[in-house]
Amino acid sequence: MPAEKPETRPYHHGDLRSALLEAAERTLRDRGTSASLSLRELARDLGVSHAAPGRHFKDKQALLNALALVGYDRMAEVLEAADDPGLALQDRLTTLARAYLGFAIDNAELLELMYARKHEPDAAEQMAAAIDRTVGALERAVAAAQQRGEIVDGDPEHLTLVVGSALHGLASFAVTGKFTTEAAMGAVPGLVHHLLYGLKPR
Amino acid sequence: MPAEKPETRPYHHGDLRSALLEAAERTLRDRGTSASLSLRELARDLGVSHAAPGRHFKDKQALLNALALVGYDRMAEVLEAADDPGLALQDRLTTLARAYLGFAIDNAELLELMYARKHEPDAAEQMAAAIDRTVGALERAVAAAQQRGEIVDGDPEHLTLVVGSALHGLASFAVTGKFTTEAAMGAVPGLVHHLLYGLKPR
DNA sequence: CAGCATTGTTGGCGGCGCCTACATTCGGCG
DNA sequence: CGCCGAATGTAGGCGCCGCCAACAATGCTG
Repeated sequence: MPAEKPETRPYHHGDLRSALLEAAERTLRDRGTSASLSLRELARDLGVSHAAPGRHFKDKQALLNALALVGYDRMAEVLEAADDPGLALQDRLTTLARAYLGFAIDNAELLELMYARKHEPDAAEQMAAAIDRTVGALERAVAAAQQRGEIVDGDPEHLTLVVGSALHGLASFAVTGKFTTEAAMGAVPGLVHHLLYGLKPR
Repeated sequence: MPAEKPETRPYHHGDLRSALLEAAERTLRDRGTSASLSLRELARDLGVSHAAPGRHFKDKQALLNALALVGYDRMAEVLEAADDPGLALQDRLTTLARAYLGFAIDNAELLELMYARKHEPDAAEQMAAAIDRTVGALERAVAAAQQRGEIVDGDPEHLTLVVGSALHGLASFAVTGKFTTEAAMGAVPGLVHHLLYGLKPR
């Protein structure tokens, strides 16, 4: 709980930018869609004037972009924390997949923002860098496996793409409500297995 | 079909509903985002009053839902037209994947609407049915391959999920601009190959 | 402590979604 | 054939929004 200022709220908020991002994320989670997110409402909630947010984000899209970057940061943290280089490939991938899927389900609205196809050229750079960081965990797992001979030869980037696509696709299905959380999570081990061993009979 | 009135526009438009959907799709394609789509502007473009669209779609979301259904219809057509049951599994999947990817790239904005996670319970039913139809092509290919022994045993639905996830994930990456169209298309054969033969060395 | 950049406020403009009341047209039924 | 209700379109308005400009309070630095 925030210790409430008893008397007069100070003219300057202190950290309005962070407060806006935080409130925006909360609202996004509740409402479910970024369209129904209003700068004026955020300002009202935080007790500042309706134009104050404009000092920190040049327009609404700028706030959404910043929010997406926050999402990428958090996702990278989750993946890096979950990754265990000591595990054998199958277990390592399963763990990573579970972590990604979990994050996707818990942050569906944020994810939609992160993958939104509408960032301006400047923001796009930051996004690309952020994406690379999140894909990094997967790439490392694939590269390590390749060195150990656990995995077929070939461009590691392409192999990562295969795994990444499958994961992202599953997460996308889960998030759009085609599955329950449990069903999606339950599908992970089988998915990883089929990725490793293929669909053709051996 | 409406023979165009040359002179005075008739009080009734004739087929405003279709005209709205068509104009909305065009605008969506140009603007790239459904947020910047305005019922009033559509009405203006079509030369009707700002409240006329309300007679055909109870609110903006209803129009977007209808647009998504149009998208599913068209996607199912594309997939069904592309599918060739005579092909061997690998070629058949590659063909289907190319068709899906092509549709996704050419209709990125529409796809975003189709997979949007915000349809009301009633619309959700129609969506689910539409999705089943589009996944149908994939399911048939997998089932046929299983009967011919070209594919490993197991729940065919789960196998379809593996292929579908990978495809959808790739399309998602392509659409969000992580690849050029050519790069994405070029990745398809390799993706299908890895799906069939797995990442573990044989 | 003076001056300037930063951050917040007030007010306003045009546009939007949605609602209601009213007008015109269409189509089915006596 | 003519009438009347249903369907469709119009006019106006309310409250919200994003964004902008002008002004006020504060913080920071020389």
